[in-house]
Amino acid sequence: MFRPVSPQVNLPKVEEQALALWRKHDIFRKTEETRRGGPEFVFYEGPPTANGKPGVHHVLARAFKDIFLRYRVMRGYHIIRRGGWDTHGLPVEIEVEKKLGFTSKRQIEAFGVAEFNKLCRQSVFEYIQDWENLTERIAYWVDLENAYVTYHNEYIESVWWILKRFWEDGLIYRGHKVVTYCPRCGTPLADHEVAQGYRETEDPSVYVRLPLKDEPDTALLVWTTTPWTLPANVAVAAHPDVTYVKVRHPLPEGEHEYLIVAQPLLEQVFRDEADKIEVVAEFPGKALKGKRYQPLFTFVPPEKPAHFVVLADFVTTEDGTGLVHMAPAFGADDMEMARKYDLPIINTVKPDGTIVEAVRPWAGMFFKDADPLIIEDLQKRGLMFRAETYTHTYPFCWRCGTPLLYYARPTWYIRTTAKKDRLVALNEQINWVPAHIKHGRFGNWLENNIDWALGRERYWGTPLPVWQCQECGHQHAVGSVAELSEMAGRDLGGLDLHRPYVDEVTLTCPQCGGTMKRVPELIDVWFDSGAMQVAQWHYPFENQEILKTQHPADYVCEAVDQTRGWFYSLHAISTLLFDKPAFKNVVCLGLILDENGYKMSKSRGNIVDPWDVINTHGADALRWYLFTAGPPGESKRFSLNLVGETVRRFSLTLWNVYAFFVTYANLDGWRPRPGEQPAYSELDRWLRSELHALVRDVTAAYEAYDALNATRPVERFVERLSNWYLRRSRRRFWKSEADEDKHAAYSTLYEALVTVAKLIAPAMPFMAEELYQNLVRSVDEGAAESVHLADWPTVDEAAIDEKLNQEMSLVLKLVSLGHAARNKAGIKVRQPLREAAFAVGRAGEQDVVPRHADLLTEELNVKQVRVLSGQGEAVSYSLKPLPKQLGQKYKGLFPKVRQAILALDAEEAAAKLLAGQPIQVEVEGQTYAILPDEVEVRMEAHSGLTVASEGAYLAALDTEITPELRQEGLARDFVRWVQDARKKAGLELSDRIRLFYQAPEEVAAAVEAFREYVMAEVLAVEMTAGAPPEDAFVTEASGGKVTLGLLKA
RNA sequence: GGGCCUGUAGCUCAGUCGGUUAGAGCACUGUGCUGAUAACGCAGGGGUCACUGGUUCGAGUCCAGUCAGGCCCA
Repeated sequence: MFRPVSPQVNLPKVEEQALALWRKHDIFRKTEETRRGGPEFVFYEGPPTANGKPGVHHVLARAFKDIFLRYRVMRGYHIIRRGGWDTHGLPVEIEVEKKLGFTSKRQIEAFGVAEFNKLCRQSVFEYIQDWENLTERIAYWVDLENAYVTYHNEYIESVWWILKRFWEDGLIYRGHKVVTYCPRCGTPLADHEVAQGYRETEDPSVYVRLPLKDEPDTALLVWTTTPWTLPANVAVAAHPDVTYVKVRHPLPEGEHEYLIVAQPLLEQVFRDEADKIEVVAEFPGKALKGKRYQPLFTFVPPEKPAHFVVLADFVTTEDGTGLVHMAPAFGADDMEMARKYDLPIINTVKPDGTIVEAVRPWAGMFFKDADPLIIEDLQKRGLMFRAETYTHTYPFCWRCGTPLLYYARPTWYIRTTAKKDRLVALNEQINWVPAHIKHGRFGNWLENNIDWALGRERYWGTPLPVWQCQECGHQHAVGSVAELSEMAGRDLGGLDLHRPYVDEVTLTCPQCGGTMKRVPELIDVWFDSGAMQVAQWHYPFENQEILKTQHPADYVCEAVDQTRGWFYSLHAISTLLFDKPAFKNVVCLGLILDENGYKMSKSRGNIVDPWDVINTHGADALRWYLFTAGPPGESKRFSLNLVGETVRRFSLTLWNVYAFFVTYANLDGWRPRPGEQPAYSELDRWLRSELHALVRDVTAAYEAYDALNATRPVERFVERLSNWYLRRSRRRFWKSEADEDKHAAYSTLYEALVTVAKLIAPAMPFMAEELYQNLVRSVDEGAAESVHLADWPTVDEAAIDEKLNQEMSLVLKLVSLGHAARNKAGIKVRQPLREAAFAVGRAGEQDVVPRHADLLTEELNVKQVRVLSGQGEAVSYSLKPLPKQLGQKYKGLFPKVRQAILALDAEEAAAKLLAGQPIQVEVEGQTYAILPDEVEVRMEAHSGLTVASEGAYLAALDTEITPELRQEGLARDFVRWVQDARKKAGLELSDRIRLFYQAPEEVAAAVEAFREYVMAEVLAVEMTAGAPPEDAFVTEASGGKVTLGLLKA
């Protein structure tokens, strides 16, 4: 016996049962153990930061990781699925700062770095329970017990080892660069961090006069969106080759002034005043070089010559005035100019974002808050030409939302540019899904590689292991705890490698014997996560053997926003360290959008709780939806309803086929008979052909990391299994004798269900387990304990019959036309008809009708089917030249060939073509033979016939209902009423009955005429015309005209 | 401003090497069927294949440009 299955199902409950089974039998651990010795498949888990609850987008990534790993296990691969946690960095610090109510680094230092970091360490695991619960519930199998943790000393030590290698290769340097800097967090941000924070924002847009020293009443007009940088101005840049003009601009009260701007921007600058101005001079930008102007502010006196015009190619005439204000402390281009022209660097903003003391009126203000006051000041002094606002995108801190500052600071870099060629070359070895990322987003990023800004001036992170001598300035990178101990002259094995403890370790300078102290910086957290490929194994201090088999990864998968995050940090570190790619295959997932098409993110607060979906529809449906919703790389909108559709369309369809099978197999006491070749019917052969073609295609999709084509075709198959195979096979299961045909039907359906269970196991692990346990384990003690420990199904190539598959699609089309014709005629399917005749447009397809006559007659409830013969039938013919075949053959001649074919006598040509013979056409004096498969023959019914047609296909019904047919129809109606009554009476499927009926004369006559048929259909051992006995279940049918009485026999 | 992606029915998506009548599911309406089904069959309404131009005998498909959206970078 199979465990009985109800068609009514609570899928989340079924899933809980599977979870319990996995837990009880430790199935996950066994997926690793039982495959030991198999080929190795290497997977890297991109460590999430567990500083918030996981959302649907996390489920997406975890589902896509899991699906290919489960598939590989079933293929016999051994996989170490080690989890990992990203635990360092600003995200963690900011959570703690929020709790403590801190807003600046000074508060952290006053609070104490040791205590602060202790809180950071604790907060990292605050949400870990949520992650673990969700991970288990969505069936993402990953080893969280032995997960790597980026804050562990061993992990940090490995990171140090990498950094020392880079140091020794001369890849780490301290440079002065204008960085994107968060004044609130007090640290520069890496480019990939900056990238996450671009927002549309409104800024001032000001046009300012800079009066020339040597030309009275004349001023340079500059444009800026950052008035706060004006006190740091040291020069103005003009493009050497752009044409500039000096214009006379009228002022109120009859006065006027002269302004200099770029000629192409003239109208844009003066707008409605354009007709009032007068160009008095025109000259190239070069001519402006060296012209001195009066500084706007004099708070900070420059220590070098300043306030004159310089020339630069980066000046554009897209917007502004063509004259660019230069503040080297606050812009990369500006800093470049400062170097070139030896300009002074005036820094008017402190690292905490406040204005320096020297700028007295606004000292201590947050830099951006000074904008309106500076504008006001310039207006009062008549230096403001125009002040308005301007909407553009500007970077904000991705964590705290503070506007970022372009700010000149010393910091540490990794010279990735030195290995740019290798970064690009090794990318060629990586298989990207979707493919365009390889040379698109990722490839372009590598081509335009800039050095990796490594340093972070923060507290909770991996310390940069560089010590500097206080005496001679010598720098040394430490690559292990042992080295640290040795240089410190004491055993530091128990030292917490975090700040502040590591900062307290002083070393002896190998050059001068002086005292060395660690530099204050931490490293970028992206370096932490990118280092997991070696640091998760505490390599090279341990596990040197393991690393040989665990690098590079066969597969990684994250959302597309990781292209410049984790994917890059993995790739860059592996390239610099091993000159090898870090991963061979990578799936980049699109973003999950909310119902309104917005990105789901914590900062937006529009995260859909995955638990809602799981509790309503189950994790399988959620997973299946994510796999089938569209190409993985594209963003998808997400809602509860879309997942619900998956349940109705696929899960329940499959479930009901399963429930049907179990119900009837139990009634018949059926068991699979392994090794025996059943007497398959044509329909069985077709289903097996489709099934094995499915196995073939799905397998290929899994091999190609194509989740979409690993899942969607299964839906299509199950749909056909349910709505064609089962529908047409039902009677085979119902019939009472247990013959070979019945066995073949069971065998076929069983094979289909078991195979589907395995095919969906990677994607829908719970449903697959339920089917497998009940269908396989219950009858085969020796079978693998779980579907996830079972072997992947093999393709029986011999079972695949592509011709049969095509024929069956044609049968389905003809059936559909037959139903349509019935619909037109208004004759219900239960009423048998004498004949259906079909037209098929191509010679080769004609024999489909006789070959599948059984299916067609049963489905359409007709006594016979045939092909329309043509001559003498009530149809006319037309020819449709097929452009695909003829166009490719005749190219430019096609239109004329087409005309020639259409000009032929259709009757005559059709007869030849349907007989498989070519026809001749003449075009431009040449004769061409047109082959039968180059023309479609269409038949149209003359009026009066009940037909339905589509393209070359047509179904015609003989709608005459003879008395015999009518009687048979009534008998079938009667059967239907009795079945309904059985159901109402609450009888079991297999219960035999004694049947009593009272019906009008015509019905009674039909029932008696088909007495044997009726009794067999309704499982009646006795059928009596007359009043039912007292104790019978009595009901009425046919609007009260028929009374039925049932007694369980 | 640059790079990448997307634009097909009310919604979610297919659409092969370019082939002349562009499909499916959901939703809606009608109708039929049902002792597996939360179903299913059939029919109907619903399309400027974002737009413009080009290549071609033929363009949803290829090319160029434009527009809109998304992501990434300036």
